[in-house]
Amino acid sequence: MSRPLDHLDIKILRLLQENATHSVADIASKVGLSSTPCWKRIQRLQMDGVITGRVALVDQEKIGLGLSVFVFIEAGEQTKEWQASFATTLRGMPEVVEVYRLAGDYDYVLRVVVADMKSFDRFYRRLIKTTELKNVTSRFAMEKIKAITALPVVPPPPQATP
Amino acid sequence: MSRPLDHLDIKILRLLQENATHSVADIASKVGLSSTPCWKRIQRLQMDGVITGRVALVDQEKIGLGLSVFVFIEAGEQTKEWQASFATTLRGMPEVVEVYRLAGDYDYVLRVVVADMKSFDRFYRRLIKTTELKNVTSRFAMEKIKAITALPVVPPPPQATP
DNA sequence: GTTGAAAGAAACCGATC
DNA sequence: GATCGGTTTCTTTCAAC
Repeated sequence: MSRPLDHLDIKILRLLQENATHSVADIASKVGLSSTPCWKRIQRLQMDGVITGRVALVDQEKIGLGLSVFVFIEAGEQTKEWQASFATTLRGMPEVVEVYRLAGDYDYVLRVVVADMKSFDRFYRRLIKTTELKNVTSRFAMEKIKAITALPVVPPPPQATP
Repeated sequence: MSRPLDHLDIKILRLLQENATHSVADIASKVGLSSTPCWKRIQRLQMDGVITGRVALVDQEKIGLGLSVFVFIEAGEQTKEWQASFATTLRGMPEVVEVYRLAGDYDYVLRVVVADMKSFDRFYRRLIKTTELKNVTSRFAMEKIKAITALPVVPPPPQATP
């Protein structure tokens, strides 16, 4: 990270995380800057990898993917190789949209997005066939209460100056 | 939904979900269409609410949010009112980026994004102070293996025509 | 940081085949 | 659906302050 974010960067990130269709001039006026420096800041945020991309979001229901399932998994083995191979497998499965390795009694959580129970069953069979797993528990989402892509950008805590 | 998605819509959605910075002309040539009809399809997908927005994605680590925590919750009460009030509370908390109501032994999963353990503790105290909860279990993410916003757009299964 | 300007690219939208 | 054309808006860059 080349430079810590200042207040203006934070404002820019908040706006772009909510809506990336605004023009640079729009954003500039909202953060209280003129277009040129605002454009340069956005460029820099992209070059620095703070902004990783711009994407369109799609309504899950509207494309027929009515079911979200959280799958909790205990690893088959506790080795680096097993972990790497499992990660590769999951990255190749498009219905798996989130995977975190956890501390605690489960090793992994997945969020899986499918059309219905039948599709999930097909996914599930494919998953357990591909990899040796010790335990798999699936919990079905009844309702999506909240799902945002905007992260809470906050100023970094003041550094102690020794 | 006014019209089912055809193969071209699906291709467009796949491209825009990966990268929304492509020009219409780009997308058009990739899906094998000319600009105008491609532009009209994108407009329609937006009007129909299939595309819900375009956002910038931000690197969680780069803005100092090093910790993701999954919080599992058993509801304090099983009433509509409790559910609604709990949902409102969570929607007002920016560090809570995902909330699903689940079937099974836990009623809710949250994904919470914070800078560190200290910040999480502050969040946790705020959460349990605000709402009466029967049980709260926090599981910490050690590693983000995968997190994509692109949903697996698939053609709808052929309808039975009776 | 600011303003202003200017080239090129895109979005937008109608008309026509 | 394709192609054309034209208006408008935005991006991007470069000056000068």
